[in-house]
Amino acid sequence: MIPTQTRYGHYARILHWCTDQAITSALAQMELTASQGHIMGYLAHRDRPPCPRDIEEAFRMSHPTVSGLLSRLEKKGFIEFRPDETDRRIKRIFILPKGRECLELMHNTIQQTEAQMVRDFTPDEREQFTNLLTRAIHNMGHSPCKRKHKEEPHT
Amino acid sequence: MIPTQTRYGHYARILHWCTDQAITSALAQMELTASQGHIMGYLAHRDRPPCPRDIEEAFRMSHPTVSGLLSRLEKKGFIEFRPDETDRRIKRIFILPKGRECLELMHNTIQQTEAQMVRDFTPDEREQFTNLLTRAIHNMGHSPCKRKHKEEPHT
DNA sequence: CAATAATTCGTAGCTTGCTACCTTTTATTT
DNA sequence: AAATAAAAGGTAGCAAGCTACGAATTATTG
Repeated sequence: MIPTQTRYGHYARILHWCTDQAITSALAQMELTASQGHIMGYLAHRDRPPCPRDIEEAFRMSHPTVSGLLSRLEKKGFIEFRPDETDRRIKRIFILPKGRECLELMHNTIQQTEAQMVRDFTPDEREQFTNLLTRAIHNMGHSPCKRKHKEEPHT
Repeated sequence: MIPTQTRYGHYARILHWCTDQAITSALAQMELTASQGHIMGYLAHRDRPPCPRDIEEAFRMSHPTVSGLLSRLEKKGFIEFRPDETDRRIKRIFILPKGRECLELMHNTIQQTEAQMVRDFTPDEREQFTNLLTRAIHNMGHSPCKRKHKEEPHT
């Protein structure tokens, strides 16, 4: 039998889809999509306001994708941009009050979704799951950071 | 520390992204995208020409998504549609000669990509990986088939 | 210091995914 | 048989991902 799809790749796709659906429906009340919610969460846990480039690396997304997400967040009043003091190429991203409101919901939603996904896993299995996933990603030669710049990796 | 992303969900996203990239670059010579390639593979291993609805279920995609993919494949001469003999709602999908040409490349690419992903896994680990992925998907309440129609599930 | 590199970000244009709403055809119910 | 429900598919319009190209700014190098 000729395989017509990837096996693990297909599972990964479905699993991400499930996660995305769960988060999407939970965040709908905030007028936020799952992708936008993840960005808000990322912004919240940074001590220094990040720039679009930081998000590209953290989420492994192209810069036009990030640009689109941020401009939609800006238009909806969740964030605003201010130019960097010393480097005029850089836009710093600041969370506005409306943006703060979604963070707790985001946190709870993520906790619930992740817990549901591995609800019948033993602690060993959870650890093994993380282990196998990260090794698989590593095997695909995924080296996210090409930047010489200073930037701690996103966990 | 407030989690700002899903853990497993994020890994699933990255892993799917890696797979997709690998297949995309391999199929570029055929003027095929990864999604289109998967559809061609699916079509090839069906004995009876399927209809768009079958693809929706096999890939868990909405019907407008499938419709767009198929119309692009048709426009490029990989497939053609013919109306079903007995049910005029249904369009049957037929592979054209140009479509046959991509199947071997598709097969090889999938084999290579999957092998690379788990290249340092022991047989036990590979089995465990599949086990954990499918259980996680099941835990998310993913029940693909809602149709009363006769249709064997896609593996 | 001047020329070149690299970095950051913008825009255009595409594919792929979705929801919502519509039409046509077939199946079911009354 | 007529009315209703269900199924298949179309289209519009959006979000989110990509590549390719360009502009402005900063860093590096000759």
